[in-house]
Amino acid sequence: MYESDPGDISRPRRRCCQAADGTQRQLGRGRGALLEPALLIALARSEAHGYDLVRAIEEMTGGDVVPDTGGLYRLLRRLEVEGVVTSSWQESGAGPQRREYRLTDEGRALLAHWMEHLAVRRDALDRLIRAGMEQVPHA
Amino acid sequence: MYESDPGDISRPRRRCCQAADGTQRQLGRGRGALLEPALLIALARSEAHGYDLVRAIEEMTGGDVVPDTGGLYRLLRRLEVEGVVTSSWQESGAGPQRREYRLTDEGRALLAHWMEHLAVRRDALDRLIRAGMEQVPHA
DNA sequence: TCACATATATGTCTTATACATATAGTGTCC
DNA sequence: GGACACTATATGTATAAGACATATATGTGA
Repeated sequence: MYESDPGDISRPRRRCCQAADGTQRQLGRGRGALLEPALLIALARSEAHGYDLVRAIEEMTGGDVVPDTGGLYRLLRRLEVEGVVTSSWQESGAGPQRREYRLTDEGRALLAHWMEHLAVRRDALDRLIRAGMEQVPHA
Repeated sequence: MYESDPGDISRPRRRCCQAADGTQRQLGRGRGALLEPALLIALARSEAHGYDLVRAIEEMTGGDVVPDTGGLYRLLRRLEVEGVVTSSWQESGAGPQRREYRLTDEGRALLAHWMEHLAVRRDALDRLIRAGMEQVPHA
């Protein structure tokens, strides 16, 4: 499947525009595809646990992206398997246990790649909106 | 499922933010979700057949959205079932048969609704990009 | 004790998308 | 005339991202 460099034992570095099997994704991966980059940006600011990330992402997007908690935790597990984040249980006494996530170097590289894609997507979206405005009686 | 107005015999008007069964969609429906609005915008300009739409959408988005032809034709059929577009075979002699699509009034209303959502999505995307730029060493 | 917030997690269904493939007509180049 | 490319529409199928429901446990305040 992968024509990996023989000197490179590690998995090929995943890109946001391709799935695990190497298949291409159009404008970044998946649907609105704002959840993964939003999560990476939030984690780049500071390590956090899942429940915090939900609110950080809401705040960052002006309330427009409200992550499904189930999906968020699943995403975090997947990102950990992929080496994008690491996690550890916090020892702190009070309240339910928390798993704290940290971005790895690979995670930062993935975020940088995401940013390029988000810029492309914004350009496409801008062009589309401009084209649409010509057709719709302006509100 | 639907608490439809007894005086309203027609299907409830579909919105881009909800699926056929009324379940909500986050930022417009489905994934990058640029295909449906791009298609509606292209059809608002002028009636067209599917193959033309592929290129119109590519051109409109600066080449960033390259529709899958299979998906495009399926989308057109679905939109026709929903009353968003109508179609008719063209009688013209030369070449393979073409099915020409036209936007209905309901289609124009759907497009107007889409435009609001695209604006919201652009705002969310802008906020996200700004937040991300603070974390990523600018290229 | 009951409700509520915090915190993590699984189950499951739907559906857009990505890719492959099938079909048929038309033109052209050798 | 056969190979090939382009136009044009369409189906088959696998994947993975949501969207929603639900389960669990801990702590707090009424």
